[in-house]
Parts: sequence; structure tokens; C-alpha cells
Amino acid sequence: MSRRTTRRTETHSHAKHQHSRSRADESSTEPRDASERGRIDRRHCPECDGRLRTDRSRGEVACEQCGLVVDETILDRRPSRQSDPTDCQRFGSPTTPQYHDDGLATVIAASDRDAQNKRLQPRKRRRVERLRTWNRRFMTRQPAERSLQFGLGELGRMAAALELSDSLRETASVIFRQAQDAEVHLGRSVEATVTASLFAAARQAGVPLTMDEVTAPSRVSRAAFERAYRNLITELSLEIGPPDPSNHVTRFASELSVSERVQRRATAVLDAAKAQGYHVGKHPAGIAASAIYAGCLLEDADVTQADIAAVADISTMTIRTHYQELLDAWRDPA
DNA sequence: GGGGTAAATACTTGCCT
DNA sequence: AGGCAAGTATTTACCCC
Repeated sequence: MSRRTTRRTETHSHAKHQHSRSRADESSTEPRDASERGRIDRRHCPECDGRLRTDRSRGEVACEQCGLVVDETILDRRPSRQSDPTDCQRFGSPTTPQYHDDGLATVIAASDRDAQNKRLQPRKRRRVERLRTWNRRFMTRQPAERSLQFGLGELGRMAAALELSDSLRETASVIFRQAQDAEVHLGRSVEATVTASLFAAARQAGVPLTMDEVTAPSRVSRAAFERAYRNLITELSLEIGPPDPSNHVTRFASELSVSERVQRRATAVLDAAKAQGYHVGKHPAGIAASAIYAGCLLEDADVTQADIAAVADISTMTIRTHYQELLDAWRDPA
């Protein structure tokens, strides 16, 4: 993996920034920049507050000061080779970590015609057939390459079954490749590692996905998955925080159609509690639901514990056990 | 409906074989 | 890889205000 990814792994917590920002970049309609170094971004680095620079040729937004890559999925909007035949730097499709050969396969066409679309001579045809066979064999010859190909295929299948975003799938692909490089799954099921990569990517991106949900479309047992996940975390030393209840707050709030003020209160209460680590080891949905209830009390909203418990799929008792402590944490920040 | 207690159950973790 | 025990969190049943 490149130096860029190294920097990224150290700052896993910025995964969220990548996702939220890439969309903004793709939809950007600002004029192209002619300079080679790229233009200065309006935004600032989330880590050191330095200036961000967009480098179209590399397809990334990076901090000038500390080098943190905030986004490496932006579109290259320079003119394509079609509009400038002399520009050999840009040709073919963009590369993607989702395929074992980065999407840059050399494929010998299946038809028996040459570039001028003329039929090949029989002798030449046999030769092309032989080349085709060997090309196919070489592409997936090494076992590692084969399991990579299989794994990424599985990953795509599961991501589709779980209806996950493309960016999440890309993150999972990168994690799976790192696992492959580190030989995490030697002697273990590739599928378990795939499932674990997907789950790790979801956790990093703050996507509320439970262990049961990821293992559902997978053919591995829950126990095998858990082993693979633990191995993945330790071997790649991924830093993954406890599941973040904040993601649930937004969802529950909209399902309950509570006011904007209530939601803001709930978020504030939750942030205070998170700062004190209150949420660690507790059911994220339970904490989120309790924060909403606290928000409703503070704003005098007419929502019962039972209403919230129903949308959060938890018991009213859980709300009662948490909301007082959440309010205490909010009133008396550490 | 809100608030509580006690017991049952679920889940995690560490340890052992 | 599986079983067990201990600890913690959550749920259920039930009560009172």
C-alpha cells in the first residue's frame, strides 16, 4: 500500500470525513484548475487545521501541512484522451481496489478477428487460442491472487445484499487487501476475513451495522466471523472505537418525527456522555434512545418512553436506567 | 404514564482443556 | 474449537404513585 494509505490508517477516525466530503467534491462544479499542484481548498484539515490542496492528477485532497489525505476518491476532471490524443497519461478506466487487478486486466478478446475485423488465418487462430488460455491461467495463477479474486467477489456480493454504499465497499476492499498482504487468513476461511473486512469498514465509517446483519448474507458462522474479526483488528492494528450511538439518534429522531430542537438537545446530551465514555460497552440503540428521551424532557416534548422504546427496539426499562445518568453527564461535563 | 425492584436472560471476556 | 464461570447490561414481570 502507498504512503497515502499509511497516513490514513493512523487517522482512522477521519473515515467519516472522507465519505461526507467525497460527495461534495464530486458534485462540485468549480472550474478546472490548470496548475499542476492543484488548487487550494476552502476547507481546512480536520487534524491540524492546515490548508487543504486538491490534486486532480492523484485524485486526492490532502493537507499541505501534515500530509493527511482527507479524500482520495475525487473525480479527475482533466480532459480525457479522447479530447487530446497526445496526452498518454490518461487512458482507460480509473483503477479501483474493488477488483483483484485494480480493474486493469489484460484480456485477449474472445472473437477470432483482428484489429481490422478480418477473420484470422487458421494457424494464427490456434496461436491466439493458446495465448488466450495462458492469459487466463496467468491472471489467476497464484493462490493468493485467486483468493483475492474470490474474496473481492464475495465482498461485492455481500455489499449488494446488505445494500451498502460503494465507498463503504471500497474501504472494505482496501482492508481486505491489507489483510491479504498481512496473510491474516492463512489457514482460515477467506470468507470469514471478507465478512470481517466489511464489518470493520462499516464500523470505521460509523455505519450502524450489527454483527448479526453482516453474518446473515455470509456463509460463515457467527463464531468463525468473530474470530476472523478479532484477528483482523489485532494483526492490522486497526483502531476501531466502540459503536457510536450518534448515528441512531438521527434515525430515531426522524422516525419519531420529533422537533429539530429535541434532536439537537439529544445530540448534545449524548456528546457529553460520550466524552465521559459512558456509552462504552452498552447497547448503542439503548443509549441513543435514552438521549432522545432526555432531549424530549429538556424540551418538554410529548413523547413517552414507550414510543421511543418501540422505534429503538429496546425496553422502556433501558431508557429509565440510562437517561438520568446521561442528563447528569450533560449537566456536569467532565 | 413514569418510576422503581428483583429475577431472568443475553452477551462478553478470560481461562482451561 | 468448545465449554465453563464471572461480570455486566438488558429485559421481563410486577408493583406503586
